[in-house]
Amino acid sequence: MSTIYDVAKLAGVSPKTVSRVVNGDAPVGKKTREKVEAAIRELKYVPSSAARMMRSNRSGLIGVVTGAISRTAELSDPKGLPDLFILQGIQQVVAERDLTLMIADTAGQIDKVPALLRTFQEHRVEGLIYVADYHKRVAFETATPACPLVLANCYDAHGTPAIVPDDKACEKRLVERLTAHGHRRIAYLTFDPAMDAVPLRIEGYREALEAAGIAYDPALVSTGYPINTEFLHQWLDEALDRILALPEPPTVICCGNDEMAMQLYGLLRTRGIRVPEDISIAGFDNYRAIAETLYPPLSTVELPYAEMGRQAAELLLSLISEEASRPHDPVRVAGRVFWRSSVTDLELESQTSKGG
Amino acid sequence: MSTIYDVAKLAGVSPKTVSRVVNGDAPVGKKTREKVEAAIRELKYVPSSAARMMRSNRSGLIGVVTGAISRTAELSDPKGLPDLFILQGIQQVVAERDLTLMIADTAGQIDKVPALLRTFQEHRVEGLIYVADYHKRVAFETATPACPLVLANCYDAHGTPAIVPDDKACEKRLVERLTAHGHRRIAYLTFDPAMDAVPLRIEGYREALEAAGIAYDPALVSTGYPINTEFLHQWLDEALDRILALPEPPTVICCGNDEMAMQLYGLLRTRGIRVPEDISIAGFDNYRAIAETLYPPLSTVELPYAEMGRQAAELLLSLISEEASRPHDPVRVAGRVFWRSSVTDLELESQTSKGG
DNA sequence: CTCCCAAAAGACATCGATGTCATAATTAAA
DNA sequence: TTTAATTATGACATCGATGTCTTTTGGGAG
Repeated sequence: MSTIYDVAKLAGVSPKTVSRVVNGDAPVGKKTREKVEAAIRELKYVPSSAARMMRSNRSGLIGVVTGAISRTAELSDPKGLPDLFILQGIQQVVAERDLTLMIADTAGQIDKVPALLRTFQEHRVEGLIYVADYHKRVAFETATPACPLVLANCYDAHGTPAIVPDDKACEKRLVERLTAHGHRRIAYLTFDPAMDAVPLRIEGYREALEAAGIAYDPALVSTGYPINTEFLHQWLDEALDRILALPEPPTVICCGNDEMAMQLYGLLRTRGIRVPEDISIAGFDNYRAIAETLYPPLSTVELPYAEMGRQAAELLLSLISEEASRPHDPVRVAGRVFWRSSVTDLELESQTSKGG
Repeated sequence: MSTIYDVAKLAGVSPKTVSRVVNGDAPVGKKTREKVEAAIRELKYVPSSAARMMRSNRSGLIGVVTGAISRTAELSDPKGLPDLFILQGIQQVVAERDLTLMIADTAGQIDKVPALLRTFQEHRVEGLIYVADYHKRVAFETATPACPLVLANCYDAHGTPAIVPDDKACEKRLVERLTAHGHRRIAYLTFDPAMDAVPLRIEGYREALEAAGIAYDPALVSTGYPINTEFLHQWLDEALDRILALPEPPTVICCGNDEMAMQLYGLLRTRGIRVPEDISIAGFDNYRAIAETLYPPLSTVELPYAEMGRQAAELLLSLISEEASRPHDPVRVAGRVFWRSSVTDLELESQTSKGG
């Protein structure tokens, strides 16, 4: 690999002049510049970032710690890949700013994190992002790292700057759309409330009901859908029995995610209940492989993971340049509703029946 | 960030001694070592890889160019993510050897590659891997890079070391299993032969037939399945008509991939044809979200992407250390057959009918 | 108590790029 | 043509770690 000295010698100038040509930070005579540029081409000179960094103390590196890459291997079901989308958003911003991403994969083992962080420190990354695979709380043993840190899709107890999905607002937006279309008996079947997202979404569900002047009916809400087990089908079956047997059964069922909605479609079909004529269904996640493929296509709401990645990167960069101060609370990012034909418009229906 | 000089001063020794403690490359007296280690902890000293690299000329970095991360965003169908699996294999090997991965995403634009390669060169990566999203031929304008390069899931015309999936062997293994189970009329519906993988797999199909003493019948083979378009269903429908109308119809249909097999299941169901009682089905890819979920579960064969990633990384490392010489031909990696119940055992069946 | 030898520690130069300051070349003004 | 004001270039030191060589220290033998 040739150095700035080799170029200088070949061009018959001083190394400093070559540096000036490369960085364009000071005027260089036209003839000199051309000689230098020719020498650079000739020797295929590429400056060493290591040497540059020694003086400038700027590495141009952003470190990301994630399990996204190794985790894909375990995937046997058509789920979304939140962390990958987040990674993609980060990648976009970082590329725009001419920074370089160093990605360290935890290979699923949290205990590998300290070693990865050390490697990042050795390379003097200017900032760090930790990306979690689902919305959760995390706690790192490690003392405060030497550079700004942003958490994405998670948060901690120490107020580390964090970007999290706005589960509450998303579910609220979705349910608002349901009430706007005349639904007033809205069931909600979802996961174990131990997952951070679940109580938040229920809160959003309640707020939307309240905004529409609808009383919250606990009989319409079931939590505890067992993810990834054989009992999933049975649980759903029983929950369905329960809510359909209510004196005032729901006109629409909201599901914890799109996959659950897909299961529900199958269950309803075997019971001869039509979607959306007999009952409407809404999902969560806008996992397009499901939402667009189901018949009828599923109304759902998305968590804007790529956007979260972008915001995490933007926040990190502003922390690095000290443009912004640390936000005390996690930044919540909401996504939009995707309205498809799995939900009936009851307003329209009642008008039609009045008219007809 | 504290330096080796800060540590030396605090410990009251020379920087060189600190270096010896850190690297353990020369004996240091016990008391001195303890003083130094205390100072390192006190100052949270982490050596600078940039400075280290200046002298040693070893960066400990491996660069990967891929579109895997940005491409996930476009995914709307439940397909596999070959490049991500490859990335994961690479990651494994690289982590084992205490090297650091730098991942550059092309964001889908090939023209970004030169800039990414330059960044890698600036960081003096010791080796490069280019990961393609499907088996294809590639051509880079760029002159030979300054460090060893390995292609994964692709190859070029210049004999650059490459790791590719062994499409031929995979299909051959699958069809061998079919013939072993008594199938002799084996249809094959697949994609456009312009895709590199298609003719290779057909070749494997033919070799397996030949090995079983079965004549190749072109009427049983249809290529040109239109991927990702609205005509996909129609194409499959017509192809099915054609092969089922043959004087001697097939007992099993091999599909270009598992997704296509899934479509075929649906089509057969609407025609009242049972799988595997009336006809057997085999897939390709072992995309578990499909193969394990379909009823009956799908017999298929996998392309060992993670293994390819590992082999690519191993090959690269041996090229770097000059242990191995460049292979002149792409290294082909075959995967195993996953035998599930979508294929009937005709041998068993004929025995049973004889017995009964 | 000396002397010698091995072990331990240090001095110094070096890797490549660049900031600082000094000097040479060029142009404009007198 | 000379001088002042630019503009263009170069000399040198520096960033942090470490390879090479030198010096110091300590311990055992004589």
